[in-house]
Amino acid sequence: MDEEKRTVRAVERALDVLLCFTGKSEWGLSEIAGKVGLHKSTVHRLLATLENRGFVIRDEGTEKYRLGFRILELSSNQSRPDDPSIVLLPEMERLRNELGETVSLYVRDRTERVRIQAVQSEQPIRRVAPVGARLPLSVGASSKVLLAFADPAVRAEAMADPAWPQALDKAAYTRQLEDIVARGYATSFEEREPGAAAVAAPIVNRSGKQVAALAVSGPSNRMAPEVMHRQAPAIVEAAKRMGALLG
Amino acid sequence: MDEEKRTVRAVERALDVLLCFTGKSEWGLSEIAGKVGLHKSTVHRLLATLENRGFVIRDEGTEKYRLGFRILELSSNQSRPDDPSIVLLPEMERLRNELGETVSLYVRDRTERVRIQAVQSEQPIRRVAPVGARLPLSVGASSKVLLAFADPAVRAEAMADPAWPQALDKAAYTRQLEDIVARGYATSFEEREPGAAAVAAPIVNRSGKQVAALAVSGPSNRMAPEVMHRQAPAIVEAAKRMGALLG
DNA sequence: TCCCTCGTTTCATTGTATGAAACCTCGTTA
DNA sequence: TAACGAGGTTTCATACAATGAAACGAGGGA
Repeated sequence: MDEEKRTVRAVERALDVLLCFTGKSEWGLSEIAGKVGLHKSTVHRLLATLENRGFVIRDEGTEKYRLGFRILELSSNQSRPDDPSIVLLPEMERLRNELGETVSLYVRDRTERVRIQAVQSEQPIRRVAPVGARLPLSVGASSKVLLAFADPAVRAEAMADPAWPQALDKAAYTRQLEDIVARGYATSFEEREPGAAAVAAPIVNRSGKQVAALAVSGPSNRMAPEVMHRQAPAIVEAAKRMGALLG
Repeated sequence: MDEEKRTVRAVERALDVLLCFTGKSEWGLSEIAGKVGLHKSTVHRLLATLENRGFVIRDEGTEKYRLGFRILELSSNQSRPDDPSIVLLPEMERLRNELGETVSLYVRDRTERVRIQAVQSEQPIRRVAPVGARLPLSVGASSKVLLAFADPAVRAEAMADPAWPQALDKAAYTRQLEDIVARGYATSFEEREPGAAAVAAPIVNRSGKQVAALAVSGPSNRMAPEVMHRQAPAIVEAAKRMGALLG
């Protein structure tokens, strides 16, 4: 375990403090210290530094810490003209209108996946998909697509990750991925989320590299397996068109 | 100048590196080193740390650095149920529909202001207002509202800031702020942005504290001074209703 | 081929991040 | 009212972790 020594401890700790704010938006100092396992005084100094640069602010009133506007600033300037999450939006809306279900766009980030864009269904009962969500790369139709069409090295890295569910039979899983490559899309039925089902297809850019997964998801009672297979061609086609838009 | 010594240098530097990514999304290592004035090897270590935690990634192909998805994740989970930028959205849309111009929501962040929400006009010629933009707290209708209805201490801090434009006559500016308090709203005509004009009103929560500024802005040829004064009552009223929604 | 630029790695040195402890400042309880 | 406890803040000696000079490697123009 002589791993990466070329990293700055104080910065790592500060980023860990920042990461506390995913999921819970208001933290007290001692609370954070407990969570990240550091001394109060250390966390105090880190928070002062983060506050200094506008990455966190203190709620006047509760006196607790929350994220500052620097985060918003960074995330909004992140999008470039060729940002997939912008370029692909019209096609995603088209697909949502055609199928009436929520459409999501996922990219792989190391051994997880992140929903970088979503267009919500307008039905009264619908799948709600918040942008920015970080999900496991093992279960769910999108996960399987992201792995099936990835380099073998990526696949191996994901399956070797400590977060990989040991319960999954790797041989059977790999076979499933082969099927998905052959078929061109993946489905999942109450696999990650009870009551939800999804169909996903790969988005491959003009250079032939997979850059994202396109998923349509909804309540499982509207998306029985045969329904999903009927929807699949439209999704695969949409994904193809999207890929053609990307460098 | 014995200022704050209670902050962590390495973390400050890392955050400065992160802040490079506002405005320009792709950076090489040496480029960043030049910008922040640090040694290549130091920046290299900082970037490795940021990359480790997913705050930056390296574009495969260009090999340059850009923001990672952790930023998206943080910014999306930032919104709480009582987040003004969500709660006030319906009322902002109503106002946009009533006046047909772009509606923005600003909060003060130290000696600047940040656009935390916007609803775009649907006219062919329109003011485009990106969320997350950080603007000076001196010029523009929203700036004047944010200062006019703030504590005197806040006002003083902003005007003492090195970024404050020395060209502005402070006495005249202060008098203008008094007028704005008396009238209840502010206007600006090609003040910050050539060709743009705006009306802004304060959003004051139920405790009587100003929490944001509501602004309507558009091309200056559609928003002559007399037009703005005609629009003002609707904007002031909308801002009042919004304030009533906030703790 | 030779530069020149850019990124990576090493390493001695020092300065700086660290955490224990003491110190505040509230709000709560006896 | 006083005593308490649970936050948060500040101080300080010490060790060790961040630093930047320098050397190295890798492309890619010229």
